[in-house]
Amino acid sequence: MATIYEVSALAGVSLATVSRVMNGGTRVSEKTRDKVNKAVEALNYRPSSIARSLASNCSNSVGILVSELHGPIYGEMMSGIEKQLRTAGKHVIIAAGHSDAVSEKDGIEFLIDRNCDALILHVEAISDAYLIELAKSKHPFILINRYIPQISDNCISLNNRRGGYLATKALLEHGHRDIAYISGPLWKMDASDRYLGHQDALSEYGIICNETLLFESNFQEEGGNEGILTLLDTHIPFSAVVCANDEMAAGAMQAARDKGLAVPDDISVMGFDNILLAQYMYPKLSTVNYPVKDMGKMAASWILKNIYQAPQPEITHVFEPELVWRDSVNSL
Amino acid sequence: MATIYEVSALAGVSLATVSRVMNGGTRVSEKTRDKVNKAVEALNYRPSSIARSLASNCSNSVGILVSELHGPIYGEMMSGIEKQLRTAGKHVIIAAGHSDAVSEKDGIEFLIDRNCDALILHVEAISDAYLIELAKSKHPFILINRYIPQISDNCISLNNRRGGYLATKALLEHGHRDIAYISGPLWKMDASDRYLGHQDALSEYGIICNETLLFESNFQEEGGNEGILTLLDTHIPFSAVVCANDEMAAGAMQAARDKGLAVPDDISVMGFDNILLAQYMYPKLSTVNYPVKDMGKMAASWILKNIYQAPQPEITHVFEPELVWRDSVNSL
DNA sequence: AACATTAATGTAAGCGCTTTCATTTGGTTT
DNA sequence: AAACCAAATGAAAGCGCTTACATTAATGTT
Repeated sequence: MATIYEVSALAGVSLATVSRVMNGGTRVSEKTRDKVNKAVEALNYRPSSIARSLASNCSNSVGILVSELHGPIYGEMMSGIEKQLRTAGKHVIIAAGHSDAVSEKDGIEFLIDRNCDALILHVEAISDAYLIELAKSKHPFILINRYIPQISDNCISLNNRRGGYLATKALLEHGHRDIAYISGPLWKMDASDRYLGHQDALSEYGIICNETLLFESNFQEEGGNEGILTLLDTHIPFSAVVCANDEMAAGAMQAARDKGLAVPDDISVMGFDNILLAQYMYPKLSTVNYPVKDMGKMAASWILKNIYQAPQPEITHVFEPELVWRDSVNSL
Repeated sequence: MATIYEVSALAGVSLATVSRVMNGGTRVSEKTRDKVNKAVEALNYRPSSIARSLASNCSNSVGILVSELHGPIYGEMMSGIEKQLRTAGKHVIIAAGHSDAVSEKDGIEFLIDRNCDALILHVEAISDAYLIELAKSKHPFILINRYIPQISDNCISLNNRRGGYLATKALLEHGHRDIAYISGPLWKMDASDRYLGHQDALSEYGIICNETLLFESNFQEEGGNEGILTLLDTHIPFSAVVCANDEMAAGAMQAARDKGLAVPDDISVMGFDNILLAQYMYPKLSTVNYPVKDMGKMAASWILKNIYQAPQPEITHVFEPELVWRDSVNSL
């Protein structure tokens, strides 16, 4: 691999000049620029990003920490981020935090040690306090899908509460009154916010939220499965169930059917997230849209703007969910 | 951030000694090791991975190029890779290739420019020739889900042909004789291999493969949708359809139902990949298991073994698919 | 033509480590 | 106590760039 020395020698200019033309910026005469470019071409020279980082103290890399690398939501999110960042010539280092505090801290340290210029964090288990503290350090980061008032500028989040509200309200508008709820782990912000929204809608209709119709689950298909079974076992009647994400909704529908219940005739199901497969479930799932890809892009924009001083359009910090009406809910 | 100088000063030893204790390896007396560790502790020193990389010419990073960051398959794959690599202290830089030759080459160059020690490539559009050439360069890589005889040692692949065979054979064994096929883009190796397997099974049963019952699609739900519609329009009777992946199977089931056809009573559907959601479709999808996570792990192992000289268990280069029998196929 | 400005280029000092080779230390041997 | 040797440590030269500062060339002014 050719180095900048060889280029400078071949072009008959100094190191500094080569560096200048490689980095665009500063003034270099047309003539020398050409000479350098020819030499670069001839030697097939590619600057070493490592050496560049060391000298400039900027690694051009941003670290992403998500709970899992698989799963429809994280995939979309990373997809949005990577696209945005790569066109800007930045690269993306990823790590998984597995929704576990220790593992998440590990991941953050790992990424920081890797000299990331900034981090995009999707963390669930780590405390607000830790994050607030981190914000004081000189390691910039943006939080995705989480809102912490003290550092609101570092947050890009979905209005989950409103999403929960929308989901349940749609059910109520269609005549449902006995509505069960399969939640994600309630210690997770998004899960509890969504549930809060559910309660908002209920109380708007003067309905007292029945805690026994709540099943706290794990955001996974199998959890939806288990949820519906448990709920059914209580023998408390309900005509609809809202699931805090689409995967649990899939599990719930499956389990309901296994029990001989038809969806939506015997029981209506509402999801949340609007993952791609929601429209291919049977029946097609009514759900709440979570524009996660856009949020990923926005997080990337924030970094481009705040860390790399690239001009960017206005940053949106909180995104609004929207109801997506399909076939899994019927009218009473 | 403290540097190695400060540590060396505080501990009263030379740079080299600090470096030695940081890197474990070489002999340092207990006493000095302690002194150094104390200083490290006191200063909260973390070595700069950048400087380390520059000096040692090893970046401890491996680049991953997948077609898309979203999608159930890639997610599982990356998940397997990241887990394996991170426990070894390596980090993972990702890029997307979008199944497009130009974009894939871009991605490879991008990762190489980032000084990755090795690459894990899931590329579809790039030619064999290019990769064979690349193998001659000093940039090590492992190909995942692709087999090129000339560089077989760099390949970790699924026996797709056998998978296609298994899928269709299962249908044949259950009495189906008129079997439609919704394929992925046939220029993609995996798609054409799976189709070949389908033909293998057919000819084993003495059935002439009817080209009009083949629909070449895009591996996406919507493509399965379109596929079944087109196939139905031909008015050539068929009792079952095998889809070259589960997502298309979801689309196909959906579309069949929209046309008033019951699955599996009027039409049986077989998928491929065994994505997580396959078991939550309705009816539960019969499919062929693609152990993609294990393959990701294996790719990581290969790198750990071949690039970082870490001891690893035996490397498996070709993985075998397995039939997963569920409810979307009936017996004739 | 002499001088002041500004643009273009060069010099050299780092960036924070690793690593080779030389030197010192301390324990053994005779 | 002298001589020897292996183990421990240190000195210093890079790794391939960027960048502040110095120098030179080009242009404009009067």
